[in-house]
Amino acid sequence: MTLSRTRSKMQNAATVQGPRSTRGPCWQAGRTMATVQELPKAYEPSRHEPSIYEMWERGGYFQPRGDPAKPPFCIVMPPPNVTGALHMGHALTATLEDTLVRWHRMKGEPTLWLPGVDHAGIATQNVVERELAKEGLTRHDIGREAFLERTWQWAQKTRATITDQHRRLGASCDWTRERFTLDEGPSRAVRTTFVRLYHDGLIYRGERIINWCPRCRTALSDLEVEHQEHDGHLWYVRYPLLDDAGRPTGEHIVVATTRPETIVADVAVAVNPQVERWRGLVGRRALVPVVERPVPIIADEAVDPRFGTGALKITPGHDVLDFEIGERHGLPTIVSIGPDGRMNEHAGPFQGMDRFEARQAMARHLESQGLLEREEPHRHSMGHCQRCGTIVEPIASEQWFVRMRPLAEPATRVVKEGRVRIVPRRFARVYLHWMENIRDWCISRQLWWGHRIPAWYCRSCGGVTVPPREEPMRDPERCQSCGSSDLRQDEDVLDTWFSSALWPHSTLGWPDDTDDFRRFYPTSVLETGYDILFFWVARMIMMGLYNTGQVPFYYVYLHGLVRDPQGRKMTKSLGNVVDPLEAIGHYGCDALRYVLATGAAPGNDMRLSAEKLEGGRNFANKIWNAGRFVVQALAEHLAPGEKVEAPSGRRRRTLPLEDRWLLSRLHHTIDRVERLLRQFQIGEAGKRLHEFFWGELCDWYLEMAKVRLRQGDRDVLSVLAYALDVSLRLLHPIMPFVTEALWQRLRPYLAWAESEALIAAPWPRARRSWLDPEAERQMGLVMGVVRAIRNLRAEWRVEPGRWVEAYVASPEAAVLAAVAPAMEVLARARPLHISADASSHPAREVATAVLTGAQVALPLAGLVEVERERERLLRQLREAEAEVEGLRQRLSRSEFRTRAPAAVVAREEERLAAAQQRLEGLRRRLQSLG
RNA sequence: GGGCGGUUAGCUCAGUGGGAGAGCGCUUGCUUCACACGCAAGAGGUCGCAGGUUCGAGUCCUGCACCGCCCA
Repeated sequence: MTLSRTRSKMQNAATVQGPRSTRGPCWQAGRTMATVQELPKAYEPSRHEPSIYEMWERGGYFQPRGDPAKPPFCIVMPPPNVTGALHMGHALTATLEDTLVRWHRMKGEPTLWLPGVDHAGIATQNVVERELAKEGLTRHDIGREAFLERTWQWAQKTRATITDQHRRLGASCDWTRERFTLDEGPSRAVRTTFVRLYHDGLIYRGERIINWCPRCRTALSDLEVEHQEHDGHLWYVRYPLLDDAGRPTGEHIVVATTRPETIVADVAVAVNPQVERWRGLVGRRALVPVVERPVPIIADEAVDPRFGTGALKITPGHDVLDFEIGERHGLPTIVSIGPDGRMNEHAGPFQGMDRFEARQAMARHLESQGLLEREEPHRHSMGHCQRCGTIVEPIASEQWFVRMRPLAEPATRVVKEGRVRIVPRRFARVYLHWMENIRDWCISRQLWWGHRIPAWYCRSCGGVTVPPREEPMRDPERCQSCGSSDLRQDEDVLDTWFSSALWPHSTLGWPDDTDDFRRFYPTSVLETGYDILFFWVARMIMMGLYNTGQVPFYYVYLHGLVRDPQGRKMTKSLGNVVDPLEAIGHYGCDALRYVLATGAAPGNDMRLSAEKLEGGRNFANKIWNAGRFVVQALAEHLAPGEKVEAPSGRRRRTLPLEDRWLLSRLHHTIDRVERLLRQFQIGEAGKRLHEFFWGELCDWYLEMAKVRLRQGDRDVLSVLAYALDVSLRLLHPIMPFVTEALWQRLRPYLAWAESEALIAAPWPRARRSWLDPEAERQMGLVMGVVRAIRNLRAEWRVEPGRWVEAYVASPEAAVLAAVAPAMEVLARARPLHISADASSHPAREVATAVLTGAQVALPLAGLVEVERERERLLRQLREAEAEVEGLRQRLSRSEFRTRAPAAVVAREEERLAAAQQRLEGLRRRLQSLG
C-alpha cells in the first residue's frame, strides 16, 4: 500500500503555506493564552502530539487515580513481541484499548492499563539467529550464554522502539508498571505454575507424536502448525506377503501412501476389518520394502476404508494415527528422520538424504523393484511451522505436556455461565468447541530464549526432580528418587504461550499477594485479535482459574485483522505492510485512530487505505477548525478573564430554537455514545460522533451561530462553548490529541472546567431534561425550508452570490420567523417573506417547492420556464401520490391496525397526513400554473 | 468432513422486525470573513437466490449459490 496519494497533496500544500511555525502549545511555561492568530488554518498533528503526550505523562494521568469508592477498570495489554516493531494490528489494539481506558478514566474510575512485552521464544530466537548469520555465525558457535546476552541486547532495543511507538499512538498506559515476560516477577509466576501443575499431575513428560520444525529445530504445539493444501502424490506400494515360515509367497498387499520415505520406519500394515479384500490377510505377515522388515498385518477400525486401498502402512514414529494404532497393538516405534529433517541411520540406503529427496528416491527405488503398483496425483494438507513456514515433521519424541482436560472443564464453565463474556458472542461458540475437543499441550521447546524448564534429571538413576510445591524457586540439590547430587537441569525452555497464559495475574504481582493484584484482579476487559483466541485467551482463562481461582477478566473483546486495500493480509513478503508511524506521520495519530476505531464492526476484518486515512485526517481538521472558530468567538466577545456559564436547564424554554435543538441532539448523542461504548461498539460510537459533530454542530449550528454573533448576540457563546466542550470530551477517547489541543485553548473560557486537562475531565452525562422532540421537529422544518430554497437556486441556476427574494408559507410561521435572520443567510434569501398561508405568494415566474409543513416560492423572473417547472412538480406529485397510496393501503388493512403496536400505527397515520398535505400543496401549485 | 462469517450504492462498510444509511468516488456550482483537509445542490439500491414465519423482513427461520476464515 502506498501513501503517495496524500504525499503529493501535502507537498503542494506545504509549498503554498510556507514553513511551519515552531511555536509550542499554550500551556508551556511563560506563555499566556493562545490567541486566534496563533492557530493555523489546518491542524498540524506533529506540532501538538509529542508535547501533549509529555504533558499527560508528566501529569501522572496514566496512573490509577479516580474515585476509590468506584470499582476499578483495568486492562492488561497484550504484550507485543520483542521481535521488532509494532504493526497495524498493534495500532488497532492500542487504539481500542486506549479508547476504553480513556473513557473509563474520564468516568472517574481508578483506571489501569498495564503495558508489557513478550519475549516470543521462537520468533525472537529466529530474528537473532538471522542477525548472527549475517556475521557467518550460528548460535552454537557462540554458545548459550553469549547467545542469550545478544538476545537480551536485541530485546532491550526493540522494547525501546515498541514503547516509543505506543507513545506515538497516544497510548495512555501506566509505564511505571510495564512488565516483560522474562522479568523476575512473571518468571517466578511461570516457575511456580509449572511446579504446582507438576505436583498436581497436570504436567507430565512422555513420548508422543509432536510437530517438529526441522528449521527451528524445536517441537511445536498443535496450534503453532498451520495447515495448507498441497499437490502431492499417492503411491500405491506392494508389500510382499510372507508365509508362516517367513518366505515371500509372491502375493502382495497394496498400501497407499503420500509419504514413501517413511516406509523404512514401518512396523505393521493395518487394514480396516470391514474391507473384504484384505480381511483374510489379518494375522499374516508382510515384508516392508527396502529394509526388508517382516511386520504383522493387523486389523484396526481407525483405518479409513475409503482411503487408497483400505490398507495402511503403520509408522508410529511419524504419524499421530499410526502412533495410536501402534500403542493399541503394542508395536515398536521407529523414528527415521533426524532433527534436521534428514533421514537417519534407520533409513538404510537413504540415510543422510533430505526427507523430500528421500521421498523421490524411495519412489524410484520401489519402481525399479516392481513394488510400485501406480502413482496418482493427490491433494493433501500439510502442516507448516507458523514461524518459518517449513513443513513440520510429525515425530515421536519425549516432551513435556500439560494435561488439558481438567483445566478446560472450569474454563468451559465460566464462559457458559457468563462469568466471562466474549464479544462478539459468536466467538463463545468457537471457544467452547475448541475447549470441548482440547488435546494435551506440548510445552517444551528446544530453544535457548525463554523460561528454562524447572526439571532436573539424575545422572545416576535417570529420575526426574522438580522443586517442591512450597519452594518452587529453589533448585533441587539431590535427586528425589535416589538422593544423588549428580543432577542436570532440562536444557529446554517453555512455550512462550505458557508465560502468556499467566499474564493477567503475573503482571499484577502473583504469586505474591500484592496491592495491585488485590485491587485490579480480575481485570475488566481483555482486548485482542480473534486470531489468538485459542493461543492466548483460552489458555489465560484456564491458567487464571487454576492459579487464582478467579476468572482473569470479565469481558473478552475481540477485534479483526487489518488488511490492505485489496483485502489481503499485511505481510512482509507481499510488501503491503504499513508502518503505523508512517501513517501517523502523513495523517496524524488521531486520523489513524479514528480510521482504526471506525473501520470495522467488532470481530470483523477491515481494509486500511490511504483514502480512509485521508478521511480521518479531514475529520481531525474539521474538529480543529470548528474549535478554532469557537475559541475565536470567545476571545472576541468576552472581556479578558471573563468566562462563560454552561446553558442553564432551568432556562431551557427561553432559549432560541437552534439552541434547544442542538442541546437536544447533543444529549441524544451522549446517550447513544455511552450505550454504544458499553456494548463495545466503539466504531459505531465514533461514527455517531462524526455525524453529530460534522452534520449537525458544524453544518447547522455553527452557521446559525455566526449570524447571531454578527448581531452581537453573546448568549450564543454559552451553547457554543458547551457543545464544543462536550463534543471534545466525547471524542477524546478515540481522538485524544486534537481534542486535548483544542480543549487547552477552550478551558480558560469555561466557568465549569473541573480539571487541568481533558484526559481527566469528567465524562459527559446525558440528561433527559435537554431532550426536546418539539425543537427537533421544528428545526427539521427550518432545515427543510433552507434546503428547499438552496435546491431551487441550484435547480434554476441562480448565481451563487446573488440574494433572492423568497416566500415561505407555513402553519408554523412564528417558528420560522424567529429564526428568519439565520435562514436568510443560510439560504441566501432576502427578503424572506414568512406567512401562514400561500395566498399572498406570487404566481408567475416563480420556482416553488412544496414540503410537509411549508411551501416555498422564489420569484425568479427570467430564469424559470413554466414547462420545466410543471414537469418538476408533476414528478414530485407522482412521488407523493405513490407514497400516499402505499400508506393508505397499509393503514386500510385491519390486521395491521389490530396487530401492529399503536405507536407504529399512529406514526404511519401521521406520515399519511403529512404526505397528503404535501400532495394537496403540489396539486394547488400545479393548478395555479394553469 | 465439522463449524463460523460474509454477500446492502461504482468502491469500502454500518444497519437494534416498522420510513434503505455513512465515508470515499462520481456530476454540477462555489477562493461565502472556522475549515478547498472546505461549502452547497444532485445522481446512484430487485439489500446474493428461492421458499417460509409475521399485520410488516435488509433484519428471524429453512434451503441453495458464491467468497473467506477456523477446526479436523
